[in-house]
Amino acid sequence: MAKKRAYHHGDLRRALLQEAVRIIHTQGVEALTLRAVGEKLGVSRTALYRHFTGKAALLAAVASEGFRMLRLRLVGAWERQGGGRDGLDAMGFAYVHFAVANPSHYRVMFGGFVDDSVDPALAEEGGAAFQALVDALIAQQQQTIVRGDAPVLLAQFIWATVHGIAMLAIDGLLDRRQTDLDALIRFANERIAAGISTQKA
Amino acid sequence: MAKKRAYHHGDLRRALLQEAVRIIHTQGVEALTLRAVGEKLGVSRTALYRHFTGKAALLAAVASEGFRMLRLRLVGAWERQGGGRDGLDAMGFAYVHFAVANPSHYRVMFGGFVDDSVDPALAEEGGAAFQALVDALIAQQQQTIVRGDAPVLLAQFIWATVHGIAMLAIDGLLDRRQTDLDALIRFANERIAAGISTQKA
DNA sequence: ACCTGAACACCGTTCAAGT
DNA sequence: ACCTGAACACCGTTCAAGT
Repeated sequence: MAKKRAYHHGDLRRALLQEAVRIIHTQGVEALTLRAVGEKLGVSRTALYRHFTGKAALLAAVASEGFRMLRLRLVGAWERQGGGRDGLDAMGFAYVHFAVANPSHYRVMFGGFVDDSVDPALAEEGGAAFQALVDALIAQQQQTIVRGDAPVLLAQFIWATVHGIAMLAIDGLLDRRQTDLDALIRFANERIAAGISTQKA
Repeated sequence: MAKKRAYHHGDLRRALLQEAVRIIHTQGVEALTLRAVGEKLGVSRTALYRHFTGKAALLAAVASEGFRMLRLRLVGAWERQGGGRDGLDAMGFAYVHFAVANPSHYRVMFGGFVDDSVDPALAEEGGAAFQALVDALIAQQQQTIVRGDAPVLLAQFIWATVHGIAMLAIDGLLDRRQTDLDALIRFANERIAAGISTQKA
């Protein structure tokens, strides 16, 4: 014990980020104030400025962390199914389920809170998550299951669809009309597969 | 002249809403403060409380107005093409173009700013805009051009896709990767049509 | 009914000062 | 290097008061 610590934390930056994620998850973005974060960590509300340029940078770090988590879910879903058509379907479910399970966090990632320029890691993590989808589609094309369109174009089309479903679900614009969310995801998966397949089925 | 007016406006509510839309369009949501609106209209910053329950209600009215505008664009695009496959394609372009032309306004409509309960007109206008798409799809089904899936399910799938493209475009997550937005919309229109068509082409 | 002006409780950020 | 505490300029909202 009696650990020789500077003022309060060994890694205050990490603690600030974790606490921010926790507050956003449990109480939403509007509850995230520098005062609340500082108080919870037993630290001055201005201590954050030693590790982030401001609140915007903290939010960017939260978003970046979100893209990292999302990518892990996507890759995990793809590999668990051993790729293929089932792998793509699983990625669709994993994507929307992540968003619905972490609505406030997801909104920070896409809600216009963040400025791309404020954190270089953000663009990198976002790009890596997108790349997971591109890679999956390229693998499908090599097996001649999917049409030979530009992989990025294919990926953007699919990304937009799952992103749209996720956003509408979070905003509560689907439940209102007797919708089973999983049924919608399943339908979207089927119709997308039919639309980008090489088969004429 | 010498119009006998109460204090300042004949229709302050309408003026407040218009000014709010204007500020959001030109400077973004974060620039919308009750002080700014009041000052611009030559009215106290608390005058608004006579016509709205608070800032949230003002934003809900802005969102509601946005859905009304969007619906008019969608219906206009559909009718200008005389319906059919071209009509659906035109609706897709009209949808995304509206969002990209009014990014801040669009974000108010979908960014989680509004509480459905705060304004009954909001749910109504949002539902009406969605219904325009449902109606178009039903018309297509009657011509046996589109599969006989549940119209609402079909509409949610398509809505999610254009909504996703719109959001990603607004967030600047597409331009980054050498994308022509219209090319993406065109591609999405084609692949969706292929996915929901009765033809086996 | 409609609007004002002062007051209240918040917020992010700056900055001189402490260790 | 890291953190504090007071101060600053903002914000939405409340409320007694005016017409």
